[in-house]
Amino acid sequence: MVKAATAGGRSPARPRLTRERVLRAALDYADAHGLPALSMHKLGAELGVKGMSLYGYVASKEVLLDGMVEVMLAELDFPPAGRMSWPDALRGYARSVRAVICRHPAVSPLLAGRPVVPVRFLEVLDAYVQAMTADGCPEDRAVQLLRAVLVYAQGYALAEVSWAASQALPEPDEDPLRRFRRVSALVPGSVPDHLLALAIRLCGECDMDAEFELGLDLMVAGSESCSCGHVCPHRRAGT
Amino acid sequence: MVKAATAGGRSPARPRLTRERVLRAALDYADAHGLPALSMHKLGAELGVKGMSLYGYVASKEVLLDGMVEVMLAELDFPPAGRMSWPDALRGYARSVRAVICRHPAVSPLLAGRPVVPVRFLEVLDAYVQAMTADGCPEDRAVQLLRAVLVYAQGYALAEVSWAASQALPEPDEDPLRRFRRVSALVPGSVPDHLLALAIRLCGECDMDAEFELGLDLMVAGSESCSCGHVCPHRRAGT
DNA sequence: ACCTGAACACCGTTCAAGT
DNA sequence: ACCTGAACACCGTTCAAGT
Repeated sequence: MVKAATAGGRSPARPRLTRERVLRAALDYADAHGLPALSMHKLGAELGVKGMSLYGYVASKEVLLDGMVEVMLAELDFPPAGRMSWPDALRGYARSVRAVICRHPAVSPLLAGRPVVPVRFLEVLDAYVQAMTADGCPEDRAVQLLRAVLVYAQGYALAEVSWAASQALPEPDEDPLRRFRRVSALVPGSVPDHLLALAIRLCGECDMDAEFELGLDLMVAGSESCSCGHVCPHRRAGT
Repeated sequence: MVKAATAGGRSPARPRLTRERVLRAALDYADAHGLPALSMHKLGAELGVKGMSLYGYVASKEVLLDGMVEVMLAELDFPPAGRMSWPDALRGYARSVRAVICRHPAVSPLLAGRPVVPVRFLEVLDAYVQAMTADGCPEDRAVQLLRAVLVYAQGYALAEVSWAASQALPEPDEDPLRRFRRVSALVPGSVPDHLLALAIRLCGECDMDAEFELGLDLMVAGSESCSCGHVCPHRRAGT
């Protein structure tokens, strides 16, 4: 609603239009109003411009959407400085992938079917590969494990975001009846009792943080024990 | 192009319009022409009808898209009859989730951000829960593991499909130079050599079948060893 | 150099009217 | 009961024209 902070004047110190600013604005707009609400016309208006002007910065809406994914993925954090065990590196990478996606729930569905690989993404991945090899993990193995964990974290975050959007996920202090009603709104009314109960157990009463860590623990434990099966997965601390 | 098998006559035995037929046609159309090409007008034409007629069967395009996901997920296979070990059940479930998604590459991106839970989906999940408990796995643990594996398989298939669409994945017999050119088309030209090499290792020379099984093996090995860490993950056969 | 008006084809959707 | 013509608001995109 509020268009300009300064009243009455001309352009309120509009900070110059650039490709980066257009992409940022698109990301913010989609996060705020939902992806379907994003149109070139409205994004133009948001930037104080007429909509077709945007074609000076992005070749098409398709390219705009790619750029939004690019900006989102470029928010990936580098691993913390200092040495870390390779299982901790795996965990750190997975957590930071999940965090970035969950920060942009409305935009995250674009990740599927839009294979954008920003430089920053590769830089971060490379830093994790190095962290793992520095701890003695062979490089090929590191890439393999990071790929598996990336895919898991991305899949998990996408499911999580879409469950959250449909209010499938539990709220802090919620009685069972309310939980029941939430989840039964998601499945057809004709569903038998035991399947409704299963749906509730699948997502209706699931602690997403804990279950994310559980799946991650499985993969880490599997990769610690797997090359020959002799290492107890609880050897290392985790978290 | 070909509209009617019978030439000249009136409506060529059009088999009655129903919600199911509309959804099927939408799925087929999107798989054939891509999701962006799907419009109510064109889908109507495909069905020998005028486009707005579809609103008698689906309330809106949004509902149509939900229905397409529903139809896709309803293709999930039940586990084979007979007993199986619970690790094999986990593997079977993951593989069949991946298979369904890979069968509909153009439609699969809809899975993200569209939390549809068809009855059939719950029935299949329930069947796997039962297969696992029949092999001695506690029921809560079964749900937990199946959820982790579901999310992994879905995330993997979505990544796979989008990499395939952008021709990031390797072809059968391909010389390294060609692989190099394929992948470098995906990343900005400014990317340094070692990051391009990393991108190639990430998806450009990755055997998706093998890497899927690898991630799955990690989770299975982790879940076999994890409750107390004493079981060798190679105790069971796999495949 | 950057923005806009006018215009285009196409889209989702409604509704009164046809058969 | 099922389909359609006509119409609407909105969308992506182009391009010649403005400043």
